[in-house]
Amino acid sequence: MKSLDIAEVSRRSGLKPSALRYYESLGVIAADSRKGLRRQYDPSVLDRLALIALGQRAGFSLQDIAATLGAATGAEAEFELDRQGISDRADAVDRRIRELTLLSRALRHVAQCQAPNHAQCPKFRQMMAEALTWSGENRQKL
Amino acid sequence: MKSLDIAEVSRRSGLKPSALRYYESLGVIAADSRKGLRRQYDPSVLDRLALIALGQRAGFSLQDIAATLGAATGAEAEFELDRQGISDRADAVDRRIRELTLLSRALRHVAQCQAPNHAQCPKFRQMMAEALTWSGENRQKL
DNA sequence: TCTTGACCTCAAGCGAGCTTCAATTTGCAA
DNA sequence: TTGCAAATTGAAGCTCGCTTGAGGTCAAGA
Repeated sequence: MKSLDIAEVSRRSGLKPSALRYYESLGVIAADSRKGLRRQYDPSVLDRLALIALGQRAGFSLQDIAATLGAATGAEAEFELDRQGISDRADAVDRRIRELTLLSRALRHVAQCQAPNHAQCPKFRQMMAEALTWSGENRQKL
Repeated sequence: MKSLDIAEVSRRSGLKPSALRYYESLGVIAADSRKGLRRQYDPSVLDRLALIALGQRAGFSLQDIAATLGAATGAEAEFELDRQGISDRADAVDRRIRELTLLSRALRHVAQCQAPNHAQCPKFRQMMAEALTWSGENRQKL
């Protein structure tokens, strides 16, 4: 089982070494061991990083991710993940999708509507109301 | 034409006065006039603020918004908006929606898959690849 | 007229997610 | 064994979107 040095992990993940160290400081990843001072990573860290990127793109903070991904043991890739938490997150993503769908329609309308003043266009007003009500109600997460 | 003071705009928009002043410093809104030192707003600023909130929820920065919404004149609500820009934004939102859709599916899979190690699950690997390729290609905006 | 409280400005601070810098240590090739 | 490229640490800096605080001004009601 070859371990990877930080440069290799950086190269393969596309993250700068500084970011990897930052992640470690937050407990979202961990080095397997050290060779002298230098971090040695288990290859599984790459999967974990992919999962982290996934979470970030989904709009979750590194703190959130650390929590739902479980402690960074650095050990043999045994993610003990919080399934309930993750599916709650998926629900949040779905809500976000619905919101963005409304927003997209509103934007397209604004781009195309010829009303001299948008504020007056009833169609726009209604979409706006929907979209904003929405984000008001779902201010909690995402 | 009654003009509104900052407290009124704050009350009606839900934004703190400090936020309104901050917006003004970025040129995203403008006060109509001053009564002494105090800002007086045309009621149309509320529509503009709603539009701004819309843009923010869609994921655009205040800079972006200032640009596509046009200069804040403070005048009689004649938004001169960049229609092409806005429809580009809508495209970006749509791409984001497609990405989030993949992410949601990936998250739900992770939450439910019983493979001892996610990294090994082929279904997951594939979704991951899709999702990440995606965000890689669309790193530009949103 | 005086008082008061809302408003003003400018500067600094905050949290997230990193990067950069400076000073130091060290693994590895020659 | 030497020497250097690359790693380490800790602190500070940066962008975004605001908030907070200090110190000052002023419109309006008693």
